[in-house]
Amino acid sequence: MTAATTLLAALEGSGHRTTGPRRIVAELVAGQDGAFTAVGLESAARAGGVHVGRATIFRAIELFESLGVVERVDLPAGDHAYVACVSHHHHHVICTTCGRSTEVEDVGIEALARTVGRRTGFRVDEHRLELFGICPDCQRVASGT
Amino acid sequence: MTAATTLLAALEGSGHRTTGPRRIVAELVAGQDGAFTAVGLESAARAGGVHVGRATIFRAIELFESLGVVERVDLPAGDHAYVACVSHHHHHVICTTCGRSTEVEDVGIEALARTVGRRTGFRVDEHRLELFGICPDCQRVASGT
DNA sequence: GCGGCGAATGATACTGAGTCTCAGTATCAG
DNA sequence: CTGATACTGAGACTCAGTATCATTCGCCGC
Ligand SMILES: [Zn+2]
Ligand SMILES: [Zn+2]
Ligand SMILES: [Zn+2]
Ligand SMILES: [Zn+2]
Repeated sequence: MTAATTLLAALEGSGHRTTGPRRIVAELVAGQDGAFTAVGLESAARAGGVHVGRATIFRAIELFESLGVVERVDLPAGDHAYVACVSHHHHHVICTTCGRSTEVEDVGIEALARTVGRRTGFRVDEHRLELFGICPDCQRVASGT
Repeated sequence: MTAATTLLAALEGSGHRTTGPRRIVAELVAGQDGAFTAVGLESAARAGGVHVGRATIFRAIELFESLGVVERVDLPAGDHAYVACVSHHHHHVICTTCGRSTEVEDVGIEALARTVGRRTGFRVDEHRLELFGICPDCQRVASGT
């Protein structure tokens, strides 16, 4: 999980204004403990008693994404979700039960992408790898206590 | 590209009825030459002068997907697209310019997924790899005829 | 501290993908 | 052929996401 301060620091360091609503969104994101959706943040805000306009939430997420501190992932069910994360290249393992996610440093996909490029003639310039499974905690719960 | 007959064969072989609308959708899918969206099929139908209800198109795609002859891919832009494809495990390289897609036989991700599982403690039981780039044809066009 | 400017906000209206319903239709086993 | 039932589609509906625009607010320079 990324701390709210990390998100806000990214804001400041890029010439964007640090505003109240953005602070709130950053806090919500930081409190998410895993993958989250825009709509999820919206209700988290409502549940927390704070109010931020829907448009603002979407804009803030988009901004954080453009700064590389939040990344979009598409859940198997089709939802557009996001995870807060470090900005260098890496991938995620996401728990299909609780949504918690863990970062995975590059495990050799670059090479693999090059292989595919060579094999197909495509100029591969983007790739997405998402791994889904059950996290240790949820495994423990599933196996009885 | 998968032939319409392949899709229909999958239907028949699974106890589902072979109906007119499904035949049309199968044909539309077969004529797509790459990744396509439900909405895209809808307009393709309109353009072709045939009519199939929106709901039916969505249901047919869903069905084909459950039969493993169509697979969902999430485009970088966020659209939910699909590709017709063989049902054994493999991945896709998709052209970001024209949408054409090519199948890629497994290039070692299974092993990679196992590595990640070992490293993170997750029980990884699903993964999605999508490669995006420019296909040979579009590269040629881009580089000035 | 204060003023001003442009960035940011949010109420609200809107768009459009995808779903649901249900009465009517078509498939196919027997 | 015929009945059981799987399938269809018009259209209403949901709801994530976007567009608009008057208002507000952060920030920089004084
Ligand atoms: Zn990350
Ligand atoms: Zn979990
Ligand atoms: Zn395929
Ligand atoms: Zn292309």
